[in-house]
This record gives sequence, C-alpha cells and structure tokens, in this order.
Amino acid sequence: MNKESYEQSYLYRLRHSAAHLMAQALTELYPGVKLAIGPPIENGFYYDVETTEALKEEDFAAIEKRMKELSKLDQRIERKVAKSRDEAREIVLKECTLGQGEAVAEYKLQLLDAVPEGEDISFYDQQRTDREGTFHRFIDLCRGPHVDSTKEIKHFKLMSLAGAYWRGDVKNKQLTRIYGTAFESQEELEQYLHNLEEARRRDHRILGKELGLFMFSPRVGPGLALWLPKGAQLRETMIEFLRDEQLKRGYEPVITPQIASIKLYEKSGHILTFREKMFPFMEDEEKETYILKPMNCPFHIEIYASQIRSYRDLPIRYAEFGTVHRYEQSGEVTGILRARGFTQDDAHLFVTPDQLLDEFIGVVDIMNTVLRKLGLTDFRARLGTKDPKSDKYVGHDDNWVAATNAIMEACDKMGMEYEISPGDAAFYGPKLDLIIKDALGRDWQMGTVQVDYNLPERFGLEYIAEDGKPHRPIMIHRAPFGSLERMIGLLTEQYAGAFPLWLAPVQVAVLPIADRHVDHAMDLASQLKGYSGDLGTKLRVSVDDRRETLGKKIRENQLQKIPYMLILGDKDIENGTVGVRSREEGGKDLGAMTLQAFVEMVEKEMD
RNA sequence: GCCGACGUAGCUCAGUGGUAGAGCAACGGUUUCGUAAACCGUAGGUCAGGGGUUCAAAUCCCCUCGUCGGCUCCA
Repeated sequence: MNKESYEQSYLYRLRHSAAHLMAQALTELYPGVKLAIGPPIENGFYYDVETTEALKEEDFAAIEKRMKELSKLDQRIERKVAKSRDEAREIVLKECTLGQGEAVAEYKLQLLDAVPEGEDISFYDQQRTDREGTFHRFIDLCRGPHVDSTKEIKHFKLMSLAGAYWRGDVKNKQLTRIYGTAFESQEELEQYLHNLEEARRRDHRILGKELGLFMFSPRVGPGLALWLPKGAQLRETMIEFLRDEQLKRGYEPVITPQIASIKLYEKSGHILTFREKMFPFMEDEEKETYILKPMNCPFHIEIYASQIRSYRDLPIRYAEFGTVHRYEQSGEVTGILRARGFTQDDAHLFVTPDQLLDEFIGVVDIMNTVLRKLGLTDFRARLGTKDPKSDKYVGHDDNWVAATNAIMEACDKMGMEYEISPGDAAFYGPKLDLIIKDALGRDWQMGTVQVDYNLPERFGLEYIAEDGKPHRPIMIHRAPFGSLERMIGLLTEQYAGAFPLWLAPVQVAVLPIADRHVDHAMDLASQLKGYSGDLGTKLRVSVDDRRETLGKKIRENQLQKIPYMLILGDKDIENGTVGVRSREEGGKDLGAMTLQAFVEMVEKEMD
C-alpha cells in the first residue's frame, strides 16, 4: 500500500482512533497529563504527552488493560465543528481537559492557534457511562477522520517509549512519546510482530557479526568500526569497482591527510557551521590547533588552488576514498549505518558554468550505474534545499538559487523525479540525495551530489578563461555510495548477507570430504585463485580442511552465505570433477562438473 | 545530548535475595565420512565497571561505561 492510499484507508483511521483511545486511558490513569499530538504513522500511531511522573514501559500493561475496557464500552466517536475560534477555545479549556482547565491545555491551545484561518476546527468526542455508573468521556481537538466507535479498536499493542521534543525542536520541552500499533485483526497484529522479529535477523549488526564483516570494541570507542578480513575484502571489492568506473570517466585519484590545521577549517567555514560535529581539537607544542577531518572538500580545494588553472584544464575531478570522523551524538550511533569514523567515496569536480549541467548529469549517471550494479532499486531522490529560517549556511542567496536551479534543471533533463526537502542542504550548497530504507524501515541518506558556489568563493578559487581573465569555478561534491560503511550496512540488510557473487567476500568454498582429499583441494583452490594452472580466473576461495563431517561443513558454509561450495571426494578425483552446490534455494546440488565448466558458469554469472 | 529498555562463558540464552547453569564454539581423544550439526571428555565467568543496602546481592538502590528503540542531528 502506498502512502496516499494508506492515508485514505480504514486502517489509518483505526490507528488514529487507537491513539485517541490510548489518550483517554492516559487521562483516566494519570490525572493532570498534558496531551500534545497523537497521529497515525507508517506502522501504527503515537501520542506525545507530558506527565507529572515519568512513564515506564512496565506501565504499558495497565494502560492497555484500560484501553481494552474503554474499547468495550462501545463509545460512539462523533465529529463536532466549532462555530468560531472562541468557541473552540472554550471547548479545549472546558471539555477537552475534563474540568482541569488551563493546567493541562497548554499544548492543545498552541495547536488550536496553529489551525489555519478558514479551516474547520473540529473535535472528536467519545463518551459512555459504564455498568458501575462511571461516566467516561474523551474529546480531542483533531482533524480526523476516525472510526465510528471505540469498539472497533480491538487488536493493538503499545510498543515503546521515547522522548520527543514538542514540535520537533530541541529548544522546546521534551515530551514522552508512546508508540503503539493497531490492526484490523489479531492475525495481522501477530504477523506484524513476527515480521519485526524477521527484520531483526537481517539487521546488519547481527549479520556483520555472524558473517565476520566488522566489529566494535568499547576499548576502541563507540562508532569506530574494526573491519574484519571478510568485511575488508567487501570494501576492497567495492572500491575497486568504483575506482575503475571513475577512471573511465576522467577522475584522478588524490590522497589527503587525516588532520589539518584549524586555519583550513576557518577558511572553509566548518568552524562556523560544523563545529559541534567535529572531534575535540588538538593543540601541538607551538600552540597550533589541528582538527581531525570531518570532510574531504577543503583538502581537494587546496590542491586545486595550488596552481593557476586554465579553462582548458577544466573540468578537474579529484577522487578520494577519504576517511572522515564526525562526533555523532552518543544516541545517534547505529552500527556502521551511522558511525563516527567512515570512508566516503568522495570526489570534487571543479567546473566552468558552461560545464555544470553536463558534469552534474555525468555524476547522476555514475550514481545510476552504481545502483544498478549493486542491485538497489528501491530508493527515492531528495533535493535538500536551504532552510530560509536557519543561519547554519554560508554564502549569498544568489549562489543558492543558481545552484538549486542547476540541480532541478539537470533532474528535469534526465527525467529524474525528486521531492524537495527544505533544510536538508549541506552548509555550502543544495544537494540531491538518494534515500534508501533499512531492514527496520528507517530512511538513510546514501549517495549525494551537491552543487557549490560558496566554497570556491570562500577560497577565492579561479581559472583563467578564454578572455584571459580570472573566473570562478563551480564545485560539485559527490559520493555515489555515500560512505562505504553505510552502503555495506545497507547492502548486508538488502541481501540478508547473501551478497551477489561479484561482491561476496568468499565466492567459493572447497570442501574436501576426508583428509586424503585436502592436498587436492588446496591445489584446486590455488587454480581458482589464479595462482596456478590456466583457468583464467581469479576467484576468492577458501578451503574447509577441518576434520569435520561433510554435513557440518556444508551447514556452516551455507550459513556463511558462500555462493558456491565445491565438494571433493574419491569419485571426483577419479573423474576429474567437483560436486557443485549453490547457496540458492536453501542449497541446491548442481551435480558433478569439471573445474573448467564451473569457472565458465561463475564467470558468466558475474558478467 | 535527551527519553525509555537492556548488559550473565567467545556466541545465543536460562537463572527474582541463600553454593553461577545449558547449547554451540574452543581444547584433548576416537571417527575419515558424498550434500544443513559424528561421539566421549576437558577447560572456560570480578554476572559490564564502581559504590551502597543486607547476615547474605547476578538478583534491590545509586553512579559511570557500553548496546538497543525513539527524539534531535546526519554519509
């Protein structure tokens, strides 16, 4: 179901009503609770509240119990429209607060003020007297729509608690957000919970450990990954792929240091706009301050600026797999999807205004090539623009407008659809980002292209044009993966660890059946690796020479998601064949074939 | 950083105030095996760290660190 049809659906209304039912239970159980907002969301609903005492997850059982009781009362949910803003205010203060007045109406009054002029101000009212004669009522300022009766809300579960800033602003008070979910049937609810469990098994942090890709150590520090041999191989493979692709397209590799004097960052504007994301500064004995690099761009700019550049030299495309460190807040670190140290597949293009459009299109093309190769199809593009209200940007508005227009023009020309997201620009310019969901449905920004008029200006970059006069180049910042860490984390989840053959850290496992087959297995592996023989291939091969049963070796290599196993016993040695097993379909026996035939098969698969 | 949850052997987990456990992995031995876990044995723990309550703490309380779900922020 897509977003639009979901928002029109009964399920969406049901969840919205479930949020109200939860709020009703909360007002009864916690007198004095201040209600803020409670919308339906992608997989359920939440309500933000302010309570006098901190809520705990152990309170959920009591809240759910009361919700069930209130549901059974069969309260009719009725829509009421206030005749005027004043009347609406009266309802909020007198009825919504159930006599507690202004003390609990704080957020609702603010929401009322935010209802645009001319729009209906509606309330949803649910009430009933129970068998003991107690009157229950809940009326809430709300656009709706809702279901007809609380009786319809039967299959729900409270999921988690979180702090959430009022109106999403850190400067505001932090409220308590209660997340829940609701479905039309018990089966669907259980299916959803089951799917959550399944998604957890695809989590890159779990697979990363099981498959030996990467690890973290508290002695190294949060968000600082240690890459294990298989994970490092994966990185090398991805780097090799992209490096070739870039060389083909006229990129030139450069290499720059991990730290630089603070002067570089004063010039770039990082100190003004990026400081809180940088690791603590270092000071040497001469009192020079150094900074661990959070971005590669100023370094590439220094290389550009080191010589007089002619328009004949442009475009210049400097590429670097540049490792950067950013001091992410402690609660924000998420495995390798959000780390404190990560490597960008970075490049900076210095172009003339005439070249901008073509170069931008060239970058989008390389991104498409990358996505296709990696098999990522489920992504969306987002144009991050400047938030006019924020002061976290550098440069003149004219530059911003020109850069934003350039991106839109290029996208239109390529027929690329995108959504505009104000406030998601980089501090120096607007950007086009690719957004992909992880196993748990969270959005992550992956590849990015950014058009930048501002850093060239700050650094006074020039090239000599045909007219013999200095002109200012435009920069394109771009990273098709985004970062190796995030991309590998995401790919791990997309493929549930079963990487495509070209990417798999170990492509082939050779399994000798008994000790007497080990020498032969070693020889075979050496040929497949291209170290001996004339198979004309270079595969990544392991030999499982442990003294274990064949069944066990197969099981463990299958769990390691190794694409092919070659089983080697007396029959094979006699016939000059190997028994080939594919990891597909839970392990498929492809029968005996010659090594040559096997190599032809895998080479074809990798084309 | 903030709100909530969690932290027991290398891994997955059991153990709710009274002598720290299991499976897998490791190690030693036996087995040499044809498509998803051979058999027997051995060893392994400051119960994340620190402080407190108690005759007694893995278990209750406080602090710190780390991890997880969110918020904010981001490749």
